[in-house]
Amino acid sequence: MPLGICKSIPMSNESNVLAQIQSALPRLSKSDRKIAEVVLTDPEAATRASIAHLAQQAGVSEPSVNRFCKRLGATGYPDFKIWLARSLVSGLQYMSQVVDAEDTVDTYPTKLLDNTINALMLARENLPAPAIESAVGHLHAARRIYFFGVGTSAAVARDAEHKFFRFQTSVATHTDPLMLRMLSAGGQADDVFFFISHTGRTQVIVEAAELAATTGATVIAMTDPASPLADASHCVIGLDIPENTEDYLAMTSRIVHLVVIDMLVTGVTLKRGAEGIEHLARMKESLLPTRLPKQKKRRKT
Amino acid sequence: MPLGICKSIPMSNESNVLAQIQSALPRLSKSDRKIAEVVLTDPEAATRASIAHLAQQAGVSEPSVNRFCKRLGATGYPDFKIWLARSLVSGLQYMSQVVDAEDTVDTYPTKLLDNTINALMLARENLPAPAIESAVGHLHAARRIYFFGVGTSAAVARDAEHKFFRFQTSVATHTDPLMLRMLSAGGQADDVFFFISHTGRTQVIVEAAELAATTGATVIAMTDPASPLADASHCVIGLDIPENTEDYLAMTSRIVHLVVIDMLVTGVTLKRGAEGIEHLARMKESLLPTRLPKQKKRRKT
DNA sequence: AACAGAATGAAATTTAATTACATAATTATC
DNA sequence: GATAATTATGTAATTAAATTTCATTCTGTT
Repeated sequence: MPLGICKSIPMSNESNVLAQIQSALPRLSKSDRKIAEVVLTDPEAATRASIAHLAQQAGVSEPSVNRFCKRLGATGYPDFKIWLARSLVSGLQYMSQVVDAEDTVDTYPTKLLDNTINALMLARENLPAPAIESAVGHLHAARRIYFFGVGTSAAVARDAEHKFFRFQTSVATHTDPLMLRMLSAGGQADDVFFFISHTGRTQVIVEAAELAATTGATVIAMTDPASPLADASHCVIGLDIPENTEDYLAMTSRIVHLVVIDMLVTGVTLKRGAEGIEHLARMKESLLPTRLPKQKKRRKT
Repeated sequence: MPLGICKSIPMSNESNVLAQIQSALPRLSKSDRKIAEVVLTDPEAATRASIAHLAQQAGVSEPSVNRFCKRLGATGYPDFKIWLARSLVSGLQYMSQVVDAEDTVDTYPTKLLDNTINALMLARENLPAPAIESAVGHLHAARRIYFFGVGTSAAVARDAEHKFFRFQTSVATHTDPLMLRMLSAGGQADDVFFFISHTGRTQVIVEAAELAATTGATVIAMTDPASPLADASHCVIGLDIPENTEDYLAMTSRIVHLVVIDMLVTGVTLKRGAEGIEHLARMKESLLPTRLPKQKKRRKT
């Protein structure tokens, strides 16, 4: 058997070099293995080292390191370092992090931000584009829109109301259970009832949705797709939001919900075309007198 | 004032270079900005380019690129590329993207998400930890808390109210300008007035803050640090939020604000210690009867 | 033991990045 | 509004780094 097994290390030219090296390790030649071990032991350091330094660390010559890189599919040593760096993701923690009693002001803000960013990245991967499109269609055609959410979702509903209010459509939000029932029961064909609930199992909301669905109005829900609320709705914007610990009340789901609201507003605006955009510009202008003039001052923190 | 504003771009030697560049963008010199734009537009490509290529792309000289890298804290161009590679997360667009009439349901949702994620990453880099700590201290010690915000920020205030309501502290939100004035004028030593405004130039809010500040109550503001509202406040949570186009009403700032609210809630909870956590658990339990039981159903989208 | 075949390293070469210096642009001060 | 000081930028020279070439050593096979 010829020795030449090491001629090339198969390499999906995407991502994780470290995993590739790891799996190729047993098949490597003596000096290649020495290099691999140095890299695996401290990849972070390897990204900063020069080829000379790494060669010395591994006890091999510089060309060996170069060849090693090429066998992995890189064009050369600097390119290899980039690959390495990319599989070493900085800062951002991808695991959902739980805040605990040991956390300080230097740690928990970052944890919360990371969790939120992760939730958004997840949403980015699993965007329910068809549902959004359909919801946009309904909202655009609606004569009247109700945004219903209670608890944390009340703020989301309020935000949606504020955004959609700027269109000519009549729009309302309520949190009072009785109002919800009454309004839902009185739904008409041109009405859209938009329910917001992370769990989709809040009784008041589910009941209202079921009521509204019997009236001929359109029922949209932004919620867990596997929930009673989803079952009661005509159009479900289902979002995969990682179980949010809720231990300390932080709710990443409402953030994702708000961004979805932005999407819906944007969608409707685009559907309304030029005149819609003009109308928004007028709205925006009308707010100018409520603001004090801009003036540069020194920063105060 | 000497010109030397660009001498160095402050850089937490951790993580996200792209966010750093983004936040430094307005403060950069002409050629630095050209380089920054090329890098932000296609960071992926930048990691593969040679200094000569990047310089040509940006229409500047090679030493300019080198200096740019050093100002960011890297030891040179190759080192900068490593940093860049490390802050590259799958697919994300780092340039703030504007939604236009050509966008479809396949493009604008991602744009909005990317803008939001970027805003959060930026906030992550420039966290005003001291301000957060101080705000947490005040909120913890407060006998009564008012969250004031109008327009988009009303939803944020509402959310904050909902979160802080779960503590024993008395908490209220209002949007009525007259209520704002009256309550602000009646501030007492143990009261905290918490104002939320992206611009910090909304008249009603600024006036209320100025009123509140004369009463001996503590005035906290979450706003642009270079604004009248910031000037009127005792404690400013200043956030670097990229100019939000606002063309289509999407407001990334409110998302960042909400996450900061999460931080404050978390901070106060931690400060309250074991008994605080217990109290929250009881609160959470009290909500259980309002929910329908969990049951697995098939997804509906 | 001798001969392939590959693996490795030394030296030369090439390429890329950096420094030093000169010039242009900018802003503050008079 | 002009001028001096400071900073920003580009050209050319230099240095550092990575790569290629080629000779040598090792490994396994006949």
